[in-house]
Amino acid sequence: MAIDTRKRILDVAERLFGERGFPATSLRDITAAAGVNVAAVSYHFGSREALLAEVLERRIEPINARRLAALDAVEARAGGEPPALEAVVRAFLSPPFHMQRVWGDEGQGFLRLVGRIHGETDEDLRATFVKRFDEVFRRFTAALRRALPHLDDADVRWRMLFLVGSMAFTMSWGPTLAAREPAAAREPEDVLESLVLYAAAGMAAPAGAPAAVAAAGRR
Amino acid sequence: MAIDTRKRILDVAERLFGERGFPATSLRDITAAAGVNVAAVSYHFGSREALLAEVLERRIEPINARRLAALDAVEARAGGEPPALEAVVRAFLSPPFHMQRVWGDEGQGFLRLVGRIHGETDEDLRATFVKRFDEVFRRFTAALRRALPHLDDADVRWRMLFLVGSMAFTMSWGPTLAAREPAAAREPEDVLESLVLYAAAGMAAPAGAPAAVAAAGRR
DNA sequence: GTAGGATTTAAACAAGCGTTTGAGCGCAGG
DNA sequence: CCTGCGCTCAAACGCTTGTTTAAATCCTAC
Repeated sequence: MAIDTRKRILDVAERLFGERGFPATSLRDITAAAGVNVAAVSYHFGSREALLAEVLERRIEPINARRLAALDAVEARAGGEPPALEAVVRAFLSPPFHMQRVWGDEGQGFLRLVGRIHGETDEDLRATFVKRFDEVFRRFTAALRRALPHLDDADVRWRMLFLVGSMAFTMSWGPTLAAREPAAAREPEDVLESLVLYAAAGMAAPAGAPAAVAAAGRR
Repeated sequence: MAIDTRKRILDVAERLFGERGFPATSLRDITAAAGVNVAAVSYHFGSREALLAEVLERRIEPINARRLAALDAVEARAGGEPPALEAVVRAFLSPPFHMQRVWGDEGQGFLRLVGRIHGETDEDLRATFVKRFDEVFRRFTAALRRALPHLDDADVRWRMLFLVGSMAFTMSWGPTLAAREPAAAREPEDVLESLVLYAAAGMAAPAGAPAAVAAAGRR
């Protein structure tokens, strides 16, 4: 048997890590579902952690490459001027949704996995993950600062946290929402549009002078 | 020794579950850190799952009660009219930040735990968790629908997903951001203000007629 | 058609898991 | 003083974990 053991393990691991989370998925879960021997993971990948790294690598690389290319295009189009906010937001959010469509059923579980990984706070695991986004974050933070001159650096960073949170949460819980409330189910493209509009509007919100806003807000 | 074993276990479990996640935190991690015997958990709580449930219960109940009270106030103030969007958003987001301040160092780890739990997709664990938010979600969804007459039901639900994602992610990663970039560190109240402004603006964004918006692309 | 490296296999490994056990502790009420 | 109860303890339970072993099998290249 075993047309391609390596690929089979990768596919199953991607799905199960996405469904149950990394810490809760054992090697035996994976190898049993893939119909291969437990030792095959050590043989082909070295360790369970290395398997996760390869699962992530395979999908994240194309996504981030697309993000950077899209941002390049946006900035080129803007000439020397600050880039359009919505275009920057779209350059960041669009690639994962686009790749999901490209990959079809195969990559279905992946976005859930990425969503879940964002929630992991194990330090080693996080380091493995965050490293792959360093350049992307730097480039997009800079672009957003130029597109949002009314915000200071701290504002932009916190709002990026908000944006990434929306995205990760949508990836992780979107399928659950769609399954539980079929009336609310949406095409990935429509979810993306919705998210882009939401995030761009949130990003563009006025900066809050803390004391003033607190006083005005709640009564 | 052991002034109050029960409370000691609860406090340590809250912190460790928040730092490492539930699946990755063993009973022996907890009891060792608390300086108590492993068997104490079975004795006082029955099981590891039951311990988690009690950790959550202790903090979530007051938060959700406060959310509902705040929403009551907002709706009362609005009379029969649709409530003000920002006020509804604030009624939802404010209580966790407020309780964090009230609890001081004690509840420090809790918001991180809640943030993490939002990311869990283990079905049993999720059921344990989601059940406590049923009423809160129903009430706030209804209020938001009235405050956002230009959106249909599916729109509101997806945007609530975005909002909760921002909140959960902020709770989970906020401390990390603050630690890694001290210049961006903020008081919890200021983070809340920032998040309220962001989320209210996002919620108020125009509904996107899918095709039209895609065509408009870069405005 | 056979030699030899690549791959798969069942079995075993030590370590860690959540939970249970039963003896022993300290301290109240009689 | 002693009984009884709430609590803690070290030890052991059976089970699962990630990884390693060494033999068996496959497949290519000669």
